[in-house]
Amino acid sequence: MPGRIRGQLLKGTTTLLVLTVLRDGELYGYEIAQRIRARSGGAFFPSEGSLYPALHALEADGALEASWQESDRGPRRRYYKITKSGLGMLAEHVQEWAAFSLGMGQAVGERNR
Amino acid sequence: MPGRIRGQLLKGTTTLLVLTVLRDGELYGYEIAQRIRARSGGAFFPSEGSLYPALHALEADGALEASWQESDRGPRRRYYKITKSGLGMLAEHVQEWAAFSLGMGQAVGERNR
DNA sequence: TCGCTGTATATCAGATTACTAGGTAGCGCC
DNA sequence: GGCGCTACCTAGTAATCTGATATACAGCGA
Repeated sequence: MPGRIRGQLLKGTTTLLVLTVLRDGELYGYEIAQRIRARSGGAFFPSEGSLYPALHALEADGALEASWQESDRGPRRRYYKITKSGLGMLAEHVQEWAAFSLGMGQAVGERNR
Repeated sequence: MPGRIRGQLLKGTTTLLVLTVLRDGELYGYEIAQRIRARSGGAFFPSEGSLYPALHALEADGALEASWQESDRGPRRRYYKITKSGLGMLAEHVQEWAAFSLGMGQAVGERNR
C-alpha cells in the first residue's frame, strides 16, 4: 500500500472526510482520525493540528453536536454526532468532490490514442 | 455543465494542470488558462493571480522554458515549453493525483450493503 | 518510583497557495 | 476618446495543513 498523502492536495478535504466517517455513528476525535486512515487504506491520516480545528468549526457551524464522555481507560473523550444540517453539508461536499474529480480526470486524462 | 470549481480543493492542482496542457506543445499563459478551461469542461479556470506566479515558479524550477514572442494582433506573449525535467515532474504529479483520487474514492465511497 | 508508550484533546507559528483587485499595455471598432 | 478583448504582472488577503508543543490519564517494565 502507498504511503500517507500530504501536501496541498489535502486542502479542503478534511471536512468531507470527517462528515463521511460520522455517517457511521457517534465517534470521538481520535477515533475519527483512525477511521479516516482505515477507510482510505492509509492514504489519509489528518494531523491533530488540522483535525481538531475542523471539528470545532463544524460544531460551530451546526454540522456536528458534541458531548464529553468519560473513558474507563485513558482521558475523557469528546464525542461528535452529525446533525441534519451536517448531512446536508455532507451531500454538498460529496457532490463537489465528484465534480472536482470528474474535471481533473477530464483535464489530466489521456488524449493520445 | 456545472460551474467553475474554486476554493481549497484546487490547492496543488495548478502545477499538474499547467504541465498537462503543455504536453500538447508550446503555449503562452493566456492560452494555457483557456486550454485548462476547455479540457476540464469549464470546471477549472485558474485566475491570473494563481496562474502567472505558478508559471514563474515552474520556470525557476527548470520544469519550463520561456521566451517572448511578438503577436500580430495584441500585446507580446510569453511562450512556455515543458522541459525533460518538467516531464518527470508531470509524471510524479499524475501519480500523486491518482493515489489521492483513489484514496478519496475509497474513503468517501459507498459502504452500505 | 521513574520513564516510556499509547490514548486523547488542544493550540500556535510557519509555510503554501489560491483568490481578489489592481496596474500596464497593444489592438480594433464605433 | 471610450470600450472591450487580449496579455502580462504583482500585492495583499484568506484558508488550512504541517509540525511542534502542552496537558493529562492509564498501563507496563526496569
